[in-house]
Amino acid sequence: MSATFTDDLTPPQRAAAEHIHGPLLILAGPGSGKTRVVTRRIANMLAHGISQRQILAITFTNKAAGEMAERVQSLVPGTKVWISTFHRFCARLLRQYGEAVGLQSNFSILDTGDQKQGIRRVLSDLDFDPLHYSPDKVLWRISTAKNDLLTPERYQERFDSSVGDHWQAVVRRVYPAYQKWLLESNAVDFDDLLLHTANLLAENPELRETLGDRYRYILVDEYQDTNIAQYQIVAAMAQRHRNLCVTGDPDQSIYGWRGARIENILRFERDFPETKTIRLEQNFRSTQAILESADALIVNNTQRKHKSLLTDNTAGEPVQLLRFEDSQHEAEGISKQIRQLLAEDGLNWSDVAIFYRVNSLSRQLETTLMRQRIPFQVAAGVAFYDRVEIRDLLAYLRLIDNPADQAAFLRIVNKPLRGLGKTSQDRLVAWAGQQGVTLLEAAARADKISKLSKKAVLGFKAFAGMLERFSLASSGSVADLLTHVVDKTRYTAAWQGIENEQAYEHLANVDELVNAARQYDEIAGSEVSLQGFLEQTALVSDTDKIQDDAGRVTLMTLHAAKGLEFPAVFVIGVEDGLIPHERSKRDGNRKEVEEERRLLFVGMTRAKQRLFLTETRVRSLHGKTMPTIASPFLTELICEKVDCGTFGGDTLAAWSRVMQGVPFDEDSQEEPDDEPQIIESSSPPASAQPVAPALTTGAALLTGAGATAPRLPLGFAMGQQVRHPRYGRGTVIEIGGFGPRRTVTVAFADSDRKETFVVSKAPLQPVGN
DNA sequence: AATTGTGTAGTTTTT
DNA sequence: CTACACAATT
Repeated sequence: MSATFTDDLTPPQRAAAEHIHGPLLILAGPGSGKTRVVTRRIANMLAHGISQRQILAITFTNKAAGEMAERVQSLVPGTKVWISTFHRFCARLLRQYGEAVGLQSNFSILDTGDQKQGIRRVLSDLDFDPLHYSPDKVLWRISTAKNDLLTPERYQERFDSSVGDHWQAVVRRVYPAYQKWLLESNAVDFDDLLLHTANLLAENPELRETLGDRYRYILVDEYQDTNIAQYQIVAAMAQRHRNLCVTGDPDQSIYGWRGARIENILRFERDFPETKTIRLEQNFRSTQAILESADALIVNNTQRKHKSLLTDNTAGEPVQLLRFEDSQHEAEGISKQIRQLLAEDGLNWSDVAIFYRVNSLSRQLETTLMRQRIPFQVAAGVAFYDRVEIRDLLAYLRLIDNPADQAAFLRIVNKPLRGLGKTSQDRLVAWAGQQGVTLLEAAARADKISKLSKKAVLGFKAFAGMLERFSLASSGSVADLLTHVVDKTRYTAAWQGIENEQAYEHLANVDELVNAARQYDEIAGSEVSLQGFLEQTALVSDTDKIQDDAGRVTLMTLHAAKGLEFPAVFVIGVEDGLIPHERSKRDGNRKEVEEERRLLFVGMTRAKQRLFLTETRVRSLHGKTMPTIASPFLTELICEKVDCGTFGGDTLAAWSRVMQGVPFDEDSQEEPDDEPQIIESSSPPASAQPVAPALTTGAALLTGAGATAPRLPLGFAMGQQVRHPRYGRGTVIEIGGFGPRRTVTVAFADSDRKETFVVSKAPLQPVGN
């Protein structure tokens, strides 16, 4: 019976899947079928009569958790093994047991924006100049400390006994105050979820045993990315029954900068000496050419145990290094290459991915891909839950759920405007501090605060009363509550009936949040709770939203690419200073450069059939164009160099002329303006229909539902309906100029005005189409 | 009190 | 270049 789950595995895979009791370390190289092994192993355990309730699987991303759950489901229908991310698992635990660390069960999970707000407050309370001590940097230090399991007390101890820089002196004072602020707010930040849980387990032997007994079989994915806190949590729970299985690959450790410790692998073997170690080295994903190239790169890491990358796959095409003049040509060249892959290799849009080291590289790419009408999705952009309206409304919900939430209170007390300005707010905060009450309580009793203006007193009281009524209304449907909040606060009033792009967006965002809430209501069913919804929103990320088969090319950072695979991969900007990144090379820091090498390795090993790296001769960053230096990694890996510079740019130039009215970028001005425009009669392949890039929203990812698609700046034609952010809708009544100086004249509907724009400069968007 | 302008700083960021 | 925080306005 169990054999059915492990029959078709290779011997090492099978050995891993059939190992049930005792600690197990699976070292799984890229493309070695790790997820397959892990899910089979769970199925096999179930087949051996282990109760699903005793199994706990922990991943780092929601996506990985979802995928794993789905695959276990399909192997053993009807199972409910708890597969969760570290943070979600800890959140659940803290809701139940958090009292011991000073948390009430309705604690809020703060996003980075709120954290910054809190730090700002603390800094000013302690009379630190936030100009000299940027909240970001302080927060970073605190986060690092938390990842290393240093509580404020331990941090101070350590500081006392070491030399330390002056940052430590600052953090030493700020960290405890920040932590106090958090607890007063009944709130945690992301790192706290782990830190509190680890402390709870460390200080509470009974809890350790309870959980150890409940989760007798624990599985941790991407183990090389665990930090000290995560290690301690897992080790504490597995201490008793010792059925801990971890999977990882030291070569894919790319989160060292976030506190991840590869050493946790060595430590695992030390703490669990009876560990069985299994290596999965056969690669089922990539061609030989890709693997050889990636291997040639990674062997340059000195801090590394030798590991082979083997495959029975075909030799495949050589890895190509495409070299361009600048990023414009790079983007165009990639577009062209993608079309070729579609035409000649029979690939689809969704088979192609483009990776880059820094998000800022995606912008130019996006613009060009749009012009070239290549459908794409970006795993980043403006995150849905980062938008102001969303965060405002979520703050309302958070304050309803957790009246102690200071960040939420301050964010919304004057939104929409209620005439409760900074001065009044500061007085309220001071008074609440003296009285030891929450800001909301202080607002309710504003008449007791001496220095407040009459207007402010009334405003605060009205606000508190409104929140009071919201709390009463907050049972059942989250969507209904949210609608109620929007309604009563008149949050959208300022945008209603205003015809401009921004107002339109704001309203759409609000609608989308309501949708997300409604979908949450449906999924949660009788389990529905405001807290559940808030937790969901706090713990989802941008990368969760990328769809596997969206019919679009996928753009993302190298970090986000981990765990994915694509038939064709482009890694752009393989240049010194980008990969390896400038910051990693400071002080000759070998360790960080090795992490950069692993990052490129991860990117390369995502590719199944075709792998392209690109570099340019000049690159613009921070508004400055600089000649580039080749990445030292390029001399290590094996590739074929292909020059596609401006000189060889005949075909590139042709491509940019394909679309009528598509403006040239100024960079490509070598195209004479007076040259007649070539209008290709042959339209792009059928599959090249201008599919809008789906900037899938966070709302959609909550449910996996469809995407909203913004309008594309396609070519403009006479009579074309367009929208301008300031002037609104209009009609193109004239087209003039060529190349970079292409202009359109638009007659606007609302204002009787006609304006002429240089197409390449104006924020005009086509409507309808 | 809210809008407008000016300065600064800018990897990666599973959660 | 561009986003964002803070200062200087009316």
